[in-house]
Amino acid sequence: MGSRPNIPDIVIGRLPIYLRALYRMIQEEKEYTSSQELGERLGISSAQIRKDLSHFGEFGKQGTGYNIKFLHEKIRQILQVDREWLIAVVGVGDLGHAIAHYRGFAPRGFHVAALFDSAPTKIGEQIGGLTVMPVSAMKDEIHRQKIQVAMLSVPAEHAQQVANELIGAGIRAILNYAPITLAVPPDVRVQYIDPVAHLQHMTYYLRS
Amino acid sequence: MGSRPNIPDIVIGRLPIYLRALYRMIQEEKEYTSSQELGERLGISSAQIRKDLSHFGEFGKQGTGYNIKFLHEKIRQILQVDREWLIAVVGVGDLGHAIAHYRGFAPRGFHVAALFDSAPTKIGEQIGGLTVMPVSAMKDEIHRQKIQVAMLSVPAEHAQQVANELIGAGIRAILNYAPITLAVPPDVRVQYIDPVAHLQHMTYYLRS
DNA sequence: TAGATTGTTAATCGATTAACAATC
DNA sequence: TAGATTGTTAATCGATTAACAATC
Repeated sequence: MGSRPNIPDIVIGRLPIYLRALYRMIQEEKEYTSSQELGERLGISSAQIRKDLSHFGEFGKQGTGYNIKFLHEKIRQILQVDREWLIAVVGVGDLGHAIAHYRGFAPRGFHVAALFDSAPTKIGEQIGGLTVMPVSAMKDEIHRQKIQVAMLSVPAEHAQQVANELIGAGIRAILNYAPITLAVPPDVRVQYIDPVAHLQHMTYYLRS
Repeated sequence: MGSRPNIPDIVIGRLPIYLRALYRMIQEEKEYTSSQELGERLGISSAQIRKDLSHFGEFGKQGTGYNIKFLHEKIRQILQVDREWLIAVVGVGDLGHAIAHYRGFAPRGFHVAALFDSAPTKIGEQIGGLTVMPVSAMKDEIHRQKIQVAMLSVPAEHAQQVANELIGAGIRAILNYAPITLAVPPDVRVQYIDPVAHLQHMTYYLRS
């Protein structure tokens, strides 16, 4: 694949936001939009949107703006979400159950393909059409299915250990739900989901 | 309350990360840490940690660093999470169920105090000790319990509408799980949780 | 054509980092 | 005391924005 050097990570992080808004516009059956309109919806300046997109090519037309479906497809290609990714979920407690049942992944190109847990009571359980497998089978199963992405929903105490095993199994992208920062090699991407951190961020401002 | 002018939002956003790491250190029964050690754990420079903290006061000692419990407590105070916040959850589909059942909120100071949905089949349902109430009762209940924070887990199509009602009921902090950017007045804080956006951010880098 | 909006350059703004005196 | 580490200043780096020629 042609490498794309040098594009700031913060720009990459905004592309999914653009994608989300464009998807909404498709649902609204709009055909064209402008950097200004998109910016207003997202609370982002129009200049920033144009600058961000300019890293990847020229997708608009002076005077008329952007064809929504076209731009949507282009951003999908850039992010590589114009195809399906297989996902392993490790840890099927409350949270893992919810992830396994969540219907929002599939329509956006992510397919939960395997569930793992270490507790003997959980192994063999059927969740959303999948059978929970032991963590000891993780490496083989990840290779067998060619799974490339993992979601980590084990308790914080075990997260680093499990992350190490995932990385050993070839995983290079981890969505971590455990409230702990993971130490990983530089070629492994980690994103964090910690609702409590977001809540704490907001309570700071709740002063009268 | 004394207003704290001028502190960059990006700094506020890092405080929960520091809190998380300090909490882990408390569990590990460490007593002191340094900006360097903390930075190494978090992948952040020591200078940034010291700079961030310096916005709020002087919490360390030259030569010895920071008393972990003390700094933890100070950051809790700054973020106002040294007390309990009541939370309303709107939308009890898959996701709302998971939120209502999730045990990770309470130990970190957030208490799910009310559940709302608009579907007649859901109203009256018992989830995690709470009874699902109709959205029409939202305003009264939020006032009655003095709830200040809401989590939004309704479908994207309804999210803006429900957000408007929450704001009308006096809510000024919304954790939005719907994959849509909300339009809100400037005195209302919104944070977003969109796992798919995080996944899409990572797949960009999965090129060989 | 006139109006609108792009892509891009240069200026501005703000965040991060390096360095160090102060001091535990 | 010697060594370590803070809090802070100034320098650097990078991201955002304003402005505009190009052009649909």
